[in-house]
This record gives sequence, structure tokens and C-alpha cells, in this order.
Amino acid sequence: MAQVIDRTHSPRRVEMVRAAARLFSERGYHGTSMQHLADALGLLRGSLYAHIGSKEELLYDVVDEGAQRFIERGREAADLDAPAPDRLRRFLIAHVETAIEHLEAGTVFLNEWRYLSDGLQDEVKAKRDIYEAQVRRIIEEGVARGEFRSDLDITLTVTLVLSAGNWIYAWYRPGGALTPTQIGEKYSDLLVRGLGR
Amino acid sequence: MAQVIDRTHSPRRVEMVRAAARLFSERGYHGTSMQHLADALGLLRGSLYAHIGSKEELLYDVVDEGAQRFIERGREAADLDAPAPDRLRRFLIAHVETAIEHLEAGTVFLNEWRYLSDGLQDEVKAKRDIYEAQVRRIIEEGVARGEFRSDLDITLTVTLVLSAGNWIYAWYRPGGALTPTQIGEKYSDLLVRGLGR
DNA sequence: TCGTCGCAAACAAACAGTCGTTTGGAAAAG
DNA sequence: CTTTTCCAAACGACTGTTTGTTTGCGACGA
Repeated sequence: MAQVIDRTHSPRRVEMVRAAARLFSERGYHGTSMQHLADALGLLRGSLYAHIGSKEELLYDVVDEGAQRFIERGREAADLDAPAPDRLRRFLIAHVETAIEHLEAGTVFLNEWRYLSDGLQDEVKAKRDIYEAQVRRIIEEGVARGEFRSDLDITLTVTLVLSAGNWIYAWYRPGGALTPTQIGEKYSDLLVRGLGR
Repeated sequence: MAQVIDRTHSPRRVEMVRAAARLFSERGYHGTSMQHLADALGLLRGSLYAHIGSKEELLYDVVDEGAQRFIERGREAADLDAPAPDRLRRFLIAHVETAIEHLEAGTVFLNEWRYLSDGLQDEVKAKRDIYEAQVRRIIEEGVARGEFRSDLDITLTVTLVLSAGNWIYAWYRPGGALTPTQIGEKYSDLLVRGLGR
């Protein structure tokens, strides 16, 4: 019987989602057992089910929380009343800041979402599409207003921007030389002006 | 007893590595069981151990094979006697072509290498560093010769190039509108000239 | 202040399977 | 006849989840 559990944000549940984010990001979803989770919280395996319905529900919570944060921070930048290069700059800064403030949840969002069952995957994809549309809007309007080159392949340009942002998880480690803001700044400069002289 | 198995490239073993690449890329390393592998090959679980020493050995083979291919194709481009922008262009084309020709092994290389035990991880990291150094050389020489901007943050620039290349796995699906060569071309143009006019 | 009720949280134990791996012997190949 | 390949069976450990029961605590009326 697929037990449905209180969607409340009880302190204990929040604690579980946070522990899950850490473990899933370190060991992967399939590499993390309910035993690992229970150990991290000082409980027995079975006791977790007083707070959650299933392991997958926990994965979904982590992934969805990550997606939600990106959408909200991204919209602020995309909705700005400013030239496209500025909006792109603000967008990238927001992205890098968000990614780094929530490294663990973000890592799970990018690497483990595909282990969700089909229905839940669709919900995640929908949010990912919303985020991508924000970038696309910035690029398209930049081209329309003559702030970006008119010969851009829009789709590939959007992909390049997202590549830069999402690959953060593969290399950034806390305590690096650059602040999140600096990384965002430099990326947008690099993207807008290019490597050439 | 940690059985060590013939490192030969017997046909049956090659077939296993290929099946492992497919399954690991689809279901992840921990999400793939020896049972899945055996089913794919029409064997029983235990029979696999006539050809391999362990599941992890299989993962290492897939990952290492992927890394090797990138290094070899990358060197051809990095060693060219040509202006840096041209070498970068050739490098990106080679990268995208390699990635797409071996989508499955490449996906495993990027997503699953972290599940290797420490010793094997180090070997993979060493090869990854070799590849990164190839990009770095192109960028540094481009700056030194005045072909790229002199105010580049070299490390971050290298990271951006690798981001573009590695994120391929997240979005490319066979049968897309662009050929691997076109993707490489457009990426290098975008990176060198930037989005701005 | 006391007893006791209700309730959520956690335990203890078990469910039916699956995990990666090893072993001994049969079949197949050369 | 030797060597490789595979099966059949088992190893002990672990999987996610469910169950019945116990624990501790706040609210309650007297």
C-alpha cells in the first residue's frame, strides 16, 4: 500500500531531506541505502517511515527543492528592465550563487533526477524547461534589440550558457579562489565578449 | 580471494564491457546489477566471473576506455601547428565527435567514475588532468601569441571550454538537427567571438 | 497537583527479495 | 587431453518496506 505522508515541513522531515541531499550527492541515489540515512540521523531503518512515504519521495523532495530555487532566483534576473548583456550577467551570478549555496541539493538535482519514476521525472523536466526558457528569453530579446549578434544559433547559445552554469558542480569546491559572484561575472564577460581580442 | 582476470581483449570480454557501458549509462553503476548484465548477455549471474574479476573492474574498463579516447583525439588537435583559435576549433570538433561516437562510455566516464575506489579514481583523475592540460596549452599559447585576449582568467576559461564539451551528454540525443562537426564549429565560434556584436 | 488520555516518534522484528561473489562440476572448444 | 566457458547452487549480507508494540510528552479534567 503506497502510503502517503504528511507533506508538512516538520522539523524532523526537513532534517531528513537535508541528510538525504548530502548522502545522495556523495554516494548517489542507488548507492545510498535507508540504512545510511538512518545512521546519519541516529535512527533505525524502519523508523524513517514515520516521516516519509518512500525513498523515492525523499529523492523527489530534494530534486524539486533544488529546481524551485533556481527558477525563483533566475526570474529576478530575467525580468530585469535592462540591456540583455546585463540581464545575462545578473542571471549567471544568480545561478552560480544558488548553485554554490546549495551544492548538495543541486548536485542531486542534476545527477539523480533520472532515477525518479516517469511521472515525477515529467514534473522535474517541466521546471527545468521553465528555467531554460528564462535564458532563452534573455538571448532572444538581446538579438532582437541588436545587443547580441544576429547570426546566433539561439538554441545552441542557450545550451552553452546552461553548460557553463551546470558544470559548476563538477569542479567547484568550497574555499576556492573565486567567490560565486566573481565566477558569475567572469563567465558572463567571457560569454559576451569571447576569448578573441 | 580477489581473483585477477586476464586483461586480454577476448571477444566475450569486449562484449561485456560494451554491455556494461550501455547499462551503466542508462541505469547508473549502483542501479545496474550483475543480474541485469547477465540478462543482457544471455548468461547466469555467476557465469560473468569467468571473464571479469569484479563489477568494479568492469566499471573501470568502461571509464578508462572513455578517457583514453578523448586524450588521443585531443592530442591531434592540441599538437597542430596552427593559430590557437584554429586549434581550439579543431579540439572542440574532435571532442564533440568523440563524445557522440561513444555516448554511452562517455556518459559513464563523466557520471560514474566517482564510484570507483580511491586507487582507481586516482588513475582516472590523472587522465582527466592530461586532457585538461591540452586545453590549457591551447589557451595559454593563444594568449602568449596575442591571438586571445591577454586579460583572460586562464583557469576559468579552460573550465568554460570543458563545460561546453562535457555538458553534451546532458542534452545531445542521436538524430538531432546538428552534426557533431557543426556543434563543434558553432561552439568554437561562439567561444572565440562571444555573443556580443 | 495529580492521574490519564491521546498522539507522535521510535524501536524491534520480520517480510520477501536481491546483492556481488564463490564453488564444484558439466559441457564445449581447440 | 587440456582449457575455456558456463551452469547450478549456495554463501552471507543487505535491500526497501510493513507490522505490532513501546516510549515519552503535552493537554486534559478533577
